[in-house]
Formats: sequence, C-alpha cells, structure tokens
Amino acid sequence: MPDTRSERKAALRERLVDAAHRRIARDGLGALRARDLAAEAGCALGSLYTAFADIDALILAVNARTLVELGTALARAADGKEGRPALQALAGAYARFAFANTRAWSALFEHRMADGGPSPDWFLAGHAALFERLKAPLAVVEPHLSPEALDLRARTCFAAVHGIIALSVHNRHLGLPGHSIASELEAFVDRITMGAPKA
Amino acid sequence: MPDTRSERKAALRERLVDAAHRRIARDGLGALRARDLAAEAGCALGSLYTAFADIDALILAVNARTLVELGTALARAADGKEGRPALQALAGAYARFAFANTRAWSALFEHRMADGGPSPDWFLAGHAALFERLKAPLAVVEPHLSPEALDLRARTCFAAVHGIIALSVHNRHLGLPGHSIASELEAFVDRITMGAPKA
DNA sequence: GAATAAAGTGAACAGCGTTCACATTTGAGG
DNA sequence: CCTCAAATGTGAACGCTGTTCACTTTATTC
Repeated sequence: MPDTRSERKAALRERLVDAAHRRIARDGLGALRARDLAAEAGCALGSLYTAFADIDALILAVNARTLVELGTALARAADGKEGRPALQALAGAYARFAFANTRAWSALFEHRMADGGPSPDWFLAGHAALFERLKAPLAVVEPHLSPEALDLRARTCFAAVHGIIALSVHNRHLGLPGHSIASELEAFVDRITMGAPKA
Repeated sequence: MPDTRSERKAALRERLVDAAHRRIARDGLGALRARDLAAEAGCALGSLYTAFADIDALILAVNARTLVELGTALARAADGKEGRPALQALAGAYARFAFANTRAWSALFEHRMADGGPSPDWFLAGHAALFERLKAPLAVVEPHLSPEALDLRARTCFAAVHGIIALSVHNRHLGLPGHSIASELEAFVDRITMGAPKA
C-alpha cells in the first residue's frame, strides 16, 4: 500500500530539509551540495528539484526552521519578565543560541537570494519578529519614546547586540573572547537601559 | 624595450587588483569571475595564477586596499578630537564609509578563506586596528577601566556600531531606514559614553 | 482496467576555479 | 650580437558545481 502522492512529496521535502539542516549545522552553509542532499535523502538528483525550486528555496526552509527554534528560545527566556530584566534575558538567550547553533544561526544572515532578489515576505516577517520582541520591554525602560521612535530604537538595540555576538562568533581575532561575552553583553544592556529601575 | 620581469609582474598584479576592486565595488564579492578579471586585466586566464595563488589571495589584496582607505577615513574624522566627540566622529565616519562603499566594505567581512583556514596575520592586524583606534577616546570617557577591560570594551563598542550599520546596509527590512541611521547612531554613542563630559 | 497526469531518474549542460603541457619571451654568458 | 636555459604567458582541459530534460515508472481517475 504505497503512500499517496502528496504524502510522499511531503516526506521527501522533510527528508531534504533534515539533511540540509544537518549539513549546515555540521559544515556550514557553504558546504551544501545538491548531490549530497539527494543521496542523504535517498532520492535522485532530479527529484530534489521537484520538491524545491532550487537550493535557495531549500536553504530558506532550513532557515525558517532555525528561526522558529530561535523564536521559542527567546520567548522562553523572556517569559514573565519585563523591562530591563527581560532585555537582559533576551540578549543572553540570543547569545547562547548563537553559540550553541553557530552555523545554523549564521546561515540566517549569510544567506542571500541567488538572483539578488528579496527574500519572501514570510521569511522577512520571521526576521522582523526578532526585534519586535524587544519593543514591549523597551517601552517599559523608555516610556517617553513615540511608537515610531520605539521601532527605531528596537532595531538599533537588536542590531547592536547582534553585532557584538556575530563578530565574536565569526571573527576570533576581532570579536570578544568567549568567556567575556556574557559579562560584556550584560554591561552593555545595562548601559542601553540606563535610567530604568534596576529590577 | 620591454619592461623587466618584476616590473611586468607588479603591473599585472596591480591591474588585477584594480579590476577586482572595480568588480567588487560594482557587483559585490560574489560576482568575481577569474575569467572576467583576466580579460579586464588583459592577460590569459592562467597568468592570473602566476600573480596570485588563487582568487582568495586576490580578494585579500583588494580588502587590504579597502582597509587602508577605511583607516584613513577614520583617522581624518577623529583628527584632533578626544573622548566622546572622537567616538561620535568615528562612528559617523564608519557609517558614511560603509554606505559610500557598500560592497567593498561588505567584502571585508563576508570573505572567508576557501579552505576555512585563518586569514594571514597582516590582514588580521589591519582589522584589529579598527577597534584599537577606539581605545584612546574610550579611555578618556571611561578612565576607571583597566587596560584589559578597555580592550574588551573597545571590541564591544566597535561590534555594536558595526552591527547597527551592517544590518542596515544588508537587510533593508531588519535594519534602520537610511535617514535614521545618523541620528540613531548618535543617540547610541551618547548612551555608551554616558557619564562623560558632553564636550 | 485503460488512459492520463504526475513524479522519479540520472545522463547531459553550462559555468566555475584551478592546473598543466606547451609556446613564447627574457636576460646573462660566450 | 648570438645562444640557450630558465622564467613566464597561454588557453585547452579537468573536476566540480547547480540545474535541466527526455525518458521511465508510478499513482490516480473515469
């Protein structure tokens, strides 16, 4: 009793995303090979292109999965917290996720569309959710900001924390040594949120 | 009266670096093609590999040039300034350079060695000079820091500013809109240097 | 159960960085 | 000025890449 068409196709897509995810996690985005993925998923090379339009689409699917994992890690970290403690928790969770899933996390930002075009909307929305999450705790810390200014400030804070972590993850000589990141990040968020109540 | 061997070789190297620089500036690091470069430099494909070990080495030469340009831009901006104004000037100059030379500046950070190995020391030193430049003005703003803590803080500040700019340059939807960068950056550096005399 | 549409297949294609056997040019010694 | 070994220039060829396509196999529909 063979599976239906759609079941088989969905299963193939999942096996391919699994294989790509493992490969990215182990060797990074640049080590993805269409032939390796097809072999690991147990399908012919051509079948890959019946499941995904191209390798970019497959990478996007992996990134979507990573984005969900990152989102839940952040949500868990900030759960029940507000203001400065929430921001500290988010920054710490972001750093831990980046160091625990270095290559998959890097793929989120390294990847560019092959034709140079924009990523699909649903993917950009997932990215946007990252800094949207900062708005509520930031609003507690900086109640004087207008909604527009709050949006800008959330982007700035996200980018700053991201930059600190990204440089440390990618560039051993330029970034912070691993044992200093947590403390520097904490001091940094302290500065950013200065003026707010400490607890 | 043909040129000497070494003169010809040096001229070829320069033409190749010029061509690669133009190509990177126009279309980005990913658009470099060995055949294009050879054609534009007026040499055979194989000759490229008598001048440079591989494309990585050529990219490194381009990046070295970009790094020098960036260094002089920063030096000019901070000239005669100290403390907070110096930091503001450096951040502003860094942002202006990044937006005026988007692709060449991106190449400094996008590029990874093909074999995954480390970049040569002279190149890492050039990168390190970026945040070394922050130490003196930072020491004025935060005189209580030990040399070791100052080093860490300089790395953190560089990474934060770099992150804000990088995300705005690369990711239109996640980063700041162009017209807000200068003001957000200024507010940000203000926060970082809080407690120091304003002038 | 036959007809039809969908999916699977892997050889073939175009493009890439890099190499190599060979042609050319160069500069020092007779 | 000529000679000739050695350095340099050359582009076809190699191995690899993502992607396509004519063809076979399979699932669904009437």
